[in-house]
Amino acid sequence: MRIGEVATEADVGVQTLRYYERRGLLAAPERQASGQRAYVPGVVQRVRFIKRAQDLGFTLDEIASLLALWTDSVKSCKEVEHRAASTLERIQTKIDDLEQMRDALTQYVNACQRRRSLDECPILRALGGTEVGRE
Amino acid sequence: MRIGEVATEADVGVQTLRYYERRGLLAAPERQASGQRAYVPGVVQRVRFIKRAQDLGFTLDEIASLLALWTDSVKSCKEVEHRAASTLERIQTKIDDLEQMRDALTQYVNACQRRRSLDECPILRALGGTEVGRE
DNA sequence: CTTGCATCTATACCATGGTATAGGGTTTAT
DNA sequence: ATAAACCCTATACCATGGTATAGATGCAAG
Repeated sequence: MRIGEVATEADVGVQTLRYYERRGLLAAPERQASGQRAYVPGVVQRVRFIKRAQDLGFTLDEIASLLALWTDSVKSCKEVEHRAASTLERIQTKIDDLEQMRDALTQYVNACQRRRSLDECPILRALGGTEVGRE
Repeated sequence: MRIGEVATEADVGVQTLRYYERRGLLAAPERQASGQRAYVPGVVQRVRFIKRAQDLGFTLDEIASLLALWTDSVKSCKEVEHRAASTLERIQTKIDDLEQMRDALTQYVNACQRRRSLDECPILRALGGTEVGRE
């Protein structure tokens, strides 16, 4: 696949693909004799993953090291386990926060429909935290 | 509360608070005769919410309009419901994606522990998508 | 064989979300 | 009453994650 095709399939710009290559998120693909990049189709999936992970609040550096878990996966099992553990924790925290946010928002809409008091914001109550703990 | 106290409590810099005010995420607080900002304690909760929402991949603009749901909440109920609906959808998509990511990562660690083949990346399979659909 | 679109490198520019600095006034403990 | 620590505005700078441009080459259709 040529770069334009990959870009279309993954719904990003061609510049973005070259940028990801520079940043180490995508391996440098084979080149044709002319110098043009010749991608394997699997790269589309990888780029789509990167975009989704970004939308979930992960930085490109975090995504790079997450992908590196199996890209350079001749690591020891202990090492894999260790590096995955902290990511799993972050993921679970995000899920918990989003669920609280969802529930609070749902509750707010319901309260609105029942014409109840809307003085206090349920989302702030849910996610704003009150004390220092939890970090 | 003065700005430094709010900053400490909410774990951000004082510059950040003034920046949020300029961006419309925080209402301009009362001022003392000297011109110094005098915050009500509730602002700490609000700032903490902003930081969490950011970590979940929401931009400041998105967070501002989410908070505006009840800050300027003399809206009609239909309007609130409508504006909340698309956010709820986004939240649910994020939760689903994170759960897939978590499960894939867990599975990967397990496979590693059982010394099974690690050729294929379970996260890419889970979140990379395969066809164009879903957007 | 040439017209037009895609690709190449390199560099410049942009938006977002801050962070730092300059130059000044305020508050508080000693 | 004065130094340390805080606050003010305004402006400049920074990192991240791209996006655009210039100038040259490659490729496919008529």
